[in-house]
Amino acid sequence: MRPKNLEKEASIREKALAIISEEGLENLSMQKLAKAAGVSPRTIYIKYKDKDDFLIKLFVDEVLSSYEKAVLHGFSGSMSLDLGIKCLWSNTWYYFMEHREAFALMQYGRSSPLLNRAFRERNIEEGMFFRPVHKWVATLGEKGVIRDMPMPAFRALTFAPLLDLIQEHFEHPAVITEDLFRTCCQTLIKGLQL
Amino acid sequence: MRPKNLEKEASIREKALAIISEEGLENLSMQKLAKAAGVSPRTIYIKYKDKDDFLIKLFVDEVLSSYEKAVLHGFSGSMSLDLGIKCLWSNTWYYFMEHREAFALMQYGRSSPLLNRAFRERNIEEGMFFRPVHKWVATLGEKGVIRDMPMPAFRALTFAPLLDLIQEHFEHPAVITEDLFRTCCQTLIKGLQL
DNA sequence: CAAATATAAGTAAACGTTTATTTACTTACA
DNA sequence: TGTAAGTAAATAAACGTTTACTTATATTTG
Repeated sequence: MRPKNLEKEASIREKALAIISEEGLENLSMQKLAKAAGVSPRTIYIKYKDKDDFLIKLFVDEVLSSYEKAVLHGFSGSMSLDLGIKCLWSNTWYYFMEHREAFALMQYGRSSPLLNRAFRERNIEEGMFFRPVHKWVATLGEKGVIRDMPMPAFRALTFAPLLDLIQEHFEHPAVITEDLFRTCCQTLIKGLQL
Repeated sequence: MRPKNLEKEASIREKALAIISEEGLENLSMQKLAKAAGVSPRTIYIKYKDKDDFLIKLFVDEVLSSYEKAVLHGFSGSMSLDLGIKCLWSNTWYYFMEHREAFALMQYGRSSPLLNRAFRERNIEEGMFFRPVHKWVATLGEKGVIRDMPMPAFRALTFAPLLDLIQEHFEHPAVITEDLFRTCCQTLIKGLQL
């Protein structure tokens, strides 16, 4: 039996992220992708049932999982508010500095119904990768360090500006410097603190 | 000369927003739109050069302009930080509560390269609709009420969590209540204040 | 230990469908 | 009656996916 060429599989994923990053998800076609990756269209269908299956797996396995793993690096539920937020923010920042191609697809996770559904289903089924953060937020609430609030609200306050800053940094690196990024992080922490 | 039927034009725009809201931008086709609006495909091309032209004008004229007008309702550059942020936040909240169909396309403005480009060009060409806010932020910075920061950073801190909360509200109205929304607004204000 | 074989990986070209857009024609009113 | 608004149907190109075939190698056989 002919063994599968892992380089080709990787090339398909990489080129897909590149096309989405440069031309947008709406301009990614299977034929264009196959050409860019240097494979026949059929090769993509060996591993993936159809285009939706491919996009969902690219989004979940390649972008979400990878990011979620990175964001919790060094994070502990016993951290102070200050340290915890700084940890989550800088992990996110450095992750996307090194995985810029993943960022565009990450952002489509908000708008595209296909990816948004995948994101929500995953959050339920996987028992939520962010559980450590969830517990941490609950503990900080009980201790009176921050206000008690549901996770979606915490996520909106904490991660929405973070992702926006990263997007702005990619478009105007001179405006959104790492220094400014840190200042914004301080601003957030100050607001959360009771 | 036969006069143009304004109801048809309105129907095209409304149905487009509805399809984008329910099925996503990637599932909006000109033929599907024409059918939904009860017109011939050709009718859309009377007013719009092509699909891109239609989407950009829908985004800019129907969603962005309309939102930008609403968000500044009652806003004044002489407001305190507290009053100003509350004004911007509640204007945004109520606008999207009454224009839910516009929200999905607004979010695509972040990810879709076509719309993102339109957004940025507009911000430059139109001399920025948000100029009052821009001036207000600068003044607050000079007065030492908030830290001096470039507009993109202020926008990320102020509007990104706001839009995220609204999206969450649409998906889980019981979790993100108007009350929680106000609490989050207070959190933001506290953070910004020096 | 090499040659033969089985089989999944992979390709080029094609499939039918859908796409954006246009053509050729009709309609309604200033 | 002139003219732009509007329609139904057609266009070519692009789409996702499949068909019919070839290739490479792990395993089996002589």
